[in-house]
This record gives sequence, C-alpha cells and structure tokens, in this order.
Amino acid sequence: MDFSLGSSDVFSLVNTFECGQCFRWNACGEGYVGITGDKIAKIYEKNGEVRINSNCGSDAFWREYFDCDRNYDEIKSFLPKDSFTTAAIEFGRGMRILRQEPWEALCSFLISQCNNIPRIKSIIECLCRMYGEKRSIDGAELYSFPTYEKVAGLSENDLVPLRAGYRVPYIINAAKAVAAGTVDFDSLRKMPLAQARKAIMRLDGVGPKVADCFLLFGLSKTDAFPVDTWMKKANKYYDGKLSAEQFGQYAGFAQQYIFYYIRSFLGKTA
DNA sequence: TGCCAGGCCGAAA
DNA sequence: TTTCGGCATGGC
Repeated sequence: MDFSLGSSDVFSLVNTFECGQCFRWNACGEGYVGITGDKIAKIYEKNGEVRINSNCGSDAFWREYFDCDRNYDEIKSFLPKDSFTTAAIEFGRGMRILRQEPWEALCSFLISQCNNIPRIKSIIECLCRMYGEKRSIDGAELYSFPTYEKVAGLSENDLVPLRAGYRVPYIINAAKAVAAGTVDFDSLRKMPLAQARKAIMRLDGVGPKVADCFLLFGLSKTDAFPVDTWMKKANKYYDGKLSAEQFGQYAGFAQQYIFYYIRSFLGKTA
C-alpha cells in the first residue's frame, strides 16, 4: 500500500535516516528502504510530499513510527535563540525522531559503543542476515531484526561471525534479560526518566550513553539526552576542530539537544 | 601505519 | 567520586 506521510518541509529523509539514530534504513534509488519488525517499506519524495510504500495495510503504524503527528516547529518556537541552539535546529531540520522497536534499539546501541556508523550498520546487517527473516518489497530484500527470544537462545560462539568483539556477551545478556522479564519495556516506558535510566543501566554494557539513546529512540522518552557526548562534539565545533559539515553529521544529537532544552525550560516532557 | 569510533568496566587514586 | 587503562575490531 502507498500512503502520504505529509509535507517534505517537515520530513527530511536524509536528515532522518543519516543522523545516526537508526541503522537499518538505506538509500535506494530516489528514496530509502528499511525494515522494522516484519514491516518493510520504501519511502520517497514526490511532488513535495513524503510517501511510503509498504507491506503494511494502514498508514497508522508508520505515522506513529515517524512521529508524524508531533509538531516540531511548535516545539522549536519555545527554544532559546542563541547561536548554538539555532545551529542545532538548523542541522536537524526536517528530521523525525523515530519511535523504534525497543529491543532493536537496545541491541543496536549496545553494538554502537566505541564504533563507527558504517561498522555498526555492518554488524547489525550480519546479525539480521544470520538470525532474522527475509522480507521483500518492490525488488528490495531485507532481513528482519532477530527477536530477543531468538538471540537469548544463542551462544557467544553463534555470534562470532559478527566480529563484534566484547559487545557479544552484552547482546546475549540483554536478550536473556528481556526474555526473562527482568527488563520489561512497558514498565520502563511508564517510569520517570531517571528511574528508567537507572534500571536499564543495570544491564552489562549499558552506560549513560547507550541508556539515553535507548530511552529516546526505543522508548520515545523525548527528554532523554546524552549530555556528555553532545558537549564533547559541541566543544570541538566551537574550538574549530569540527567543521560545520562534520558538526551537521550529528544532527541526531542536535535534535536530542532540543528535547533536552524543552525539559530544562518547560520542566516537562515534550 | 596509526588514530579513532555516537562507551563501558573495574581498579586505583 | 574521579581518573584511566584495557577492551575487539575495522573505517579512514
């Protein structure tokens, strides 16, 4: 089925998919192709609007996934007008904060630690090809992200082909915790941010950075924010060690910075 | 070849 | 509480 997701003025495919918040959407022809759960889609721009062609019969799922019904312009109007925030907004223009599947987000950001994005994508792709299920749309074939039940039943030896090094036991332990109910996504979602962060950080390999990325992208806690990581990038930018273009590659952080401001200034979750 | 990557852990200070 | 080396691997 083919649906419109709204104006491309408020939905930039490049900024949304290339900012580092997700790892399974790839440029394909004039758009992007991606998969979440058992839903596979091609997304593209046409006549000033973003359209999606997927194996899902309703647009409701994707509107939720792409956070289409949140007015980001209204949120931005609350923000301070200093150059730093202005730059952050500009770099993240049209970017949607995805509401990703929690297990996929947790596992992906465990893999992301001390890694570069091409390699993160490569490791995740290998994991999906080995233990996910094949889906296809319009000539494109992708493999679904393996369920936590599936991964919980694997040994470290099973994941050797990923070449993920010390992250492998983190992945398996996390899958086992979710499968056993020790980590419960619905409960975490309902918790205040600080409590949820503390809870997820009990997992091996989950520090403040992985926790905040999981909470923001996996549980849609929009006030989660990896402050230290952002400030490291921001300081490099101000010191002239990072060009505007390089800084712009961190649009994902920019958007998180915006939500951080919202929490600080309004004292509530956006 | 060497530095660095959207970190985290555990020991030592 | 903070600091720092080690970790497993590959992109650039």
